[in-house]
Amino acid sequence: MPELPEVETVRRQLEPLVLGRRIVEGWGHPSAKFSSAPLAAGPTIDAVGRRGKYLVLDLDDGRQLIVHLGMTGQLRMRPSPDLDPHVRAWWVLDHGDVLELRDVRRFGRIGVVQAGEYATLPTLAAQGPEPWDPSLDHGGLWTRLRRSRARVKTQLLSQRPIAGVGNIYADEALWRAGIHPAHRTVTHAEAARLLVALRHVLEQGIANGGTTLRDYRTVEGRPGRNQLELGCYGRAGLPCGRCGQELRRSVIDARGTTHCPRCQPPR
DNA sequence: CGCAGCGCCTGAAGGC
DNA sequence: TGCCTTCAGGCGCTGC
Repeated sequence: MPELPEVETVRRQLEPLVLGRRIVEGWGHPSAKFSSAPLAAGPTIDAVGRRGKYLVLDLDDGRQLIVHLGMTGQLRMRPSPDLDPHVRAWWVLDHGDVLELRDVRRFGRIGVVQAGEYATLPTLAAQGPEPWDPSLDHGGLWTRLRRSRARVKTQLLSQRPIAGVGNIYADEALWRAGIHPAHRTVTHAEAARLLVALRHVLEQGIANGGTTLRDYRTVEGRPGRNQLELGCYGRAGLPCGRCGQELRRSVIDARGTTHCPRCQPPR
């Protein structure tokens, strides 16, 4: 499931392949999530950016091509279109290469919008700062978390306190910070530990080229390596690497969750 | 306005 | 072996 580190890995690999290239033609699956892909045809790609889990390609006509990878989305470059039935959109670039979005479960999404106008992508519009935003400190994270009484893990997954965190990195960060995922409030000290932990696990994820549990692939078609470094997510029944207690699986607001009962005690 | 609940999707895994 | 059921989950939408 592509979260910030996976999308950033894709962004870095995609940038040299598409920057300065003109989009000649496009096609999108008829579903509303992908059907706007052809609207991106015409302009040249000015910049390859990212906000949270959203890939943002600036076009030189003042618009942006937004790609969200959902659960199973993969971007790749091909010398020509292929017959893979799971390709949901493609764009022919001016040298003839094809940028393809493959997305088995169709949880991904494409938008072609005027730059910065994200009314059709409400989560993008409402999401919090990038994790490394220099104006974000632990007091700011504490304030943002205090705006809602939802469980801290659910808040992180909402993208509103901070952008780009999904199920894997939420479990990892809460584990490292020693915060029970079902808590509805955090102390200033906990917010400080959580911000450090979030930055750490996201940086580590990027350094390892993302986490591949099943579907995620880089633009080069390779899996990431961060799954080898996870300390908590997906490790229920195994001993906690910090205290030895058996990690426990539960369901929090319909999301599978792993935590350590000793390092992350309930209040 | 906040938020819980639901639907979207399909392959994998488990039960029988 | 094969059929059926269940599960996974980010996000948009609806309705309270």
